[in-house]
Amino acid sequence: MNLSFRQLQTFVEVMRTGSVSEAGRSLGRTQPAISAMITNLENEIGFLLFERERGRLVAKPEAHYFMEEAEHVLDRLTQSSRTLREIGNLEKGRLRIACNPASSNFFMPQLLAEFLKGKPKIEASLMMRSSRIVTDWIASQQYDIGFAESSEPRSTILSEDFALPCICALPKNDPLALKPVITPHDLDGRSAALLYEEHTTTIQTRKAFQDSGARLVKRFELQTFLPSLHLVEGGLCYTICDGFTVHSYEQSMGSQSNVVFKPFEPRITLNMSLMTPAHRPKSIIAEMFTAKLSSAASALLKRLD
Amino acid sequence: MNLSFRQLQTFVEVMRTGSVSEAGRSLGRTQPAISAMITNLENEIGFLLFERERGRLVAKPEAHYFMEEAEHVLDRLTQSSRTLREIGNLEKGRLRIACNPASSNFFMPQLLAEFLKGKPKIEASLMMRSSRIVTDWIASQQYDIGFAESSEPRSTILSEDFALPCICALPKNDPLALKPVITPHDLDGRSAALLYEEHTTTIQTRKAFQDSGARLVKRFELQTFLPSLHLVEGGLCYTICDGFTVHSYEQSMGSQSNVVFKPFEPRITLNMSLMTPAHRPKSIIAEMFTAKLSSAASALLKRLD
DNA sequence: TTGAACCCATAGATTTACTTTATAGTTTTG
DNA sequence: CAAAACTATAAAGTAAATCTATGGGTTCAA
Repeated sequence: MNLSFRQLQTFVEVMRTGSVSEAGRSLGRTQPAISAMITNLENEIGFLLFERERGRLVAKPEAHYFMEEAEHVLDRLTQSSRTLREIGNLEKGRLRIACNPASSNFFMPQLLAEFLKGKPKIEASLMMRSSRIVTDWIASQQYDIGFAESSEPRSTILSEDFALPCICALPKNDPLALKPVITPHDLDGRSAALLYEEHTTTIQTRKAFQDSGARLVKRFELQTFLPSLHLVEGGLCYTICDGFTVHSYEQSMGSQSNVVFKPFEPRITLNMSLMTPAHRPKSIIAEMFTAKLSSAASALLKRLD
Repeated sequence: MNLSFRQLQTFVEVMRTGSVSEAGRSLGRTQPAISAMITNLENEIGFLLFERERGRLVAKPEAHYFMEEAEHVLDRLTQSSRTLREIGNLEKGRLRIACNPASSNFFMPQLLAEFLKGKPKIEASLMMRSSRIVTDWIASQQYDIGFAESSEPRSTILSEDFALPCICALPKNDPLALKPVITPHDLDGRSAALLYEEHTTTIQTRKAFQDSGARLVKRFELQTFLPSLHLVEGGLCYTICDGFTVHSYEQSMGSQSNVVFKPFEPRITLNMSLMTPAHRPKSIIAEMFTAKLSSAASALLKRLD
């Protein structure tokens, strides 16, 4: 016995309408088509579902019994159809994103919020972790999308890289704020806020000062750049921070900020990677978000230049 | 979007086996057939379920999601198929039977037990009620099969009638037990056990005695004949009882009974009807049991003659 | 009671969906 | 590097479902 969707649908409609002709009209098929299909169904299952009384069909008790089951099956099927349609329309899905602290303040949540607007059925998670952990999570396929500082390339990770220039933050009333570009020489001997020594920005900054023979004075050491900007606000130091932190600060302070951002030469770059698991297909929703993230990162890159 | 079971089945098999070729082998179809059907499915739902990587199919996350749903649908469908097969094999169904007291002692329950042997999934109910109530229950379609004393024909009831002769029960050591046939004259003036006055057997018995000028002495009045046989056993009376009671008594006592049964002339008949609702199709199982009941009643009729 | 308007079933032609065979391009494997 | 996997596509064939046409039965109302 090999029931088909068509058979069930036809049977259910005949039961509902109570007649072959009416079912045909309702299903947009002709009466003989329905008649033949019911006859066929009966032959297949081996017993009659209807009695033919005075030219009409009368459902036997077995038909009522079968009706319940058929409706269940069809209900599940239409539900599946709807689910598929929702997936196709990007209305449904799951998105697991991990990002580093710098991008987690404003950049990623804003992007995600915008992406999820009008998609209430999408189940999204956004986790903030150190770049190393984010990278591990992508390699182990625990997350769909990772955005963090670049590390050594791995075969288990597909990544798109962005070299974001770091920007010098100064108090608004600082004389240097009038210069179009800041150099180590300009900052010679002034108090700086830096990240921990192992961080790429710290290493690059030290090298830049060393190369130009300027003195780097570390007055503050922090985990992330964002708090340092409040120190800059207070005129306590300058800092050379990443573009995400600039973005976050501008977003949170609006225009009444007491900090100005200036390009720094030589260039100190923060290499960010947009990572996805290499050996697993991406979901459609993940592909869409990856594209959006990629273009947002490019836009930020352009703006920082 | 119009999903078919074929598509679901094919998809599920591809997911399970992980390859188009293997799915084809497992389903007894060729590889191109599977390939085409998957492609078709993808076109229909509007997005890719698999990525084609290095000539292989790799399921996308959406495919895993869809897989669960598809399996659910298919499970329900196979369950429906099994249910239908069980119904067809008379292994499953519902049977609501109502019968009168006389047939409810042994006749009907034995018949039903025999019928249900090896059919554990059939849900059967057997109710004993007065013949009038049994008849009403059939007319109102509350029961599938009724077996009771005949009443006026009704358009709402289909019935098959059986005219069962009543049999005279006498103590084994009674001199009359040697006669092949008992008549009212034989029983003139002896103590009898009868049912209530309105019962057809009482009316017919009275008439028979009156017509032959014999005296009918009612010593016991009962609701049913079965207890009267114990009175006969004790030599307290005779009775002229229906065939079901004879059947019940013989079944319960075996051969060591102290009662003998003899034909009675003129014939006193109990009209029994096998009834089914007229305006509702019968279930297959009900049809089968009706047939069995009919032949059992005929057999009893033959045996009583 | 007769005709119109329903109903359902069947037959033959046609269309559609699916399958197979045949073939070619890849990738993996020994 | 050849053999043996794999998948995709095209063309041809097949099976299933459909339509049109038709006929027989029932119901209802004139």
